[in-house]
Amino acid sequence: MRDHVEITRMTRQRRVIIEELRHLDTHPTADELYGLVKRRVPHVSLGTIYRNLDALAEAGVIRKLEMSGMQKRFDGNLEEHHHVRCISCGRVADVRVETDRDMDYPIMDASGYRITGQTVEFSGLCPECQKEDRPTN
Amino acid sequence: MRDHVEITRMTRQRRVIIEELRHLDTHPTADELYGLVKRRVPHVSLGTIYRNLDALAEAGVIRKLEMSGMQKRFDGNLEEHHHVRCISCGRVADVRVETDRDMDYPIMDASGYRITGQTVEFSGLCPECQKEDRPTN
DNA sequence: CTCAGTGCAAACGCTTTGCACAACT
DNA sequence: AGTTGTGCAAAGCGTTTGCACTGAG
Repeated sequence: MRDHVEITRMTRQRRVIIEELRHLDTHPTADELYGLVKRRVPHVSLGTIYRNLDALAEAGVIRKLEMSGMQKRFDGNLEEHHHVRCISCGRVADVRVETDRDMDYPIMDASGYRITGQTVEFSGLCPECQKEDRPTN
Repeated sequence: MRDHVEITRMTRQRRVIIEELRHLDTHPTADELYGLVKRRVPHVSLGTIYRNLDALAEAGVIRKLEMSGMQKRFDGNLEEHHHVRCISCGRVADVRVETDRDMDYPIMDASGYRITGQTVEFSGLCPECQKEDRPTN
């Protein structure tokens, strides 16, 4: 589970992508990141963003968040943590839960699956959307 | 949170979709269901499948599973339960966990989100893929 | 010098939608 | 009869990919 692929060359594009991601806690989507990287490397292409995000995620340098039924988001923070998604605007934030309790899920379920991992995804209303106080939308 | 939209007309397509879904525990994707429904309603279209699945999910008759980075799957079982996804073949099964513990997550997180829900998604190897014993794939 | 990485644009896979017609109620 | 639902095909959207070129090592 820790058999990461190596990153061989460090291109300008790649470095900038990593830097932008490290300086953000907003879990940007590929195209949001594209916008940011483009400011510093104007000729960059969206394909390059995607290719690098995949490579970096496989190398374990960043994390790919594949959340329910949404565009993928990327996280420069490698520490173990969960996420909340705003049900109104889609924004994603980190959740720090005191979770030793996360480990006491069954290793083998009745269904015969050998369970190897679990993700907890919270949903709720972000501070901004609470203000606008549209009850659910 | 229980403000379901009403289903007004019961067409043949709609009835067959519900029936197929109720008789399955395999959480089919829209196109798998399309294949099944087509056997009984040969002229059905994929667009109709999608439109009905959305309508039925909104009406609370079925559940839409929006799992991490995959095609959506649909579940005729409305009881509260979690799912395991096979990391090898993508198959999805139900998990019954004794979860009163699910409720004791924080209502309000430090990030300022008002947390209203949570989903736990397990990953693992299904029985079939354990046999083929490709360690991860 | 070499080959991994890039830009560009086209293709892809899943899902949604516009339109004219069909069929529940 | 009236209007919701349908089939079909086209469009949409995020993501991936083929190709010739570029640049890191």
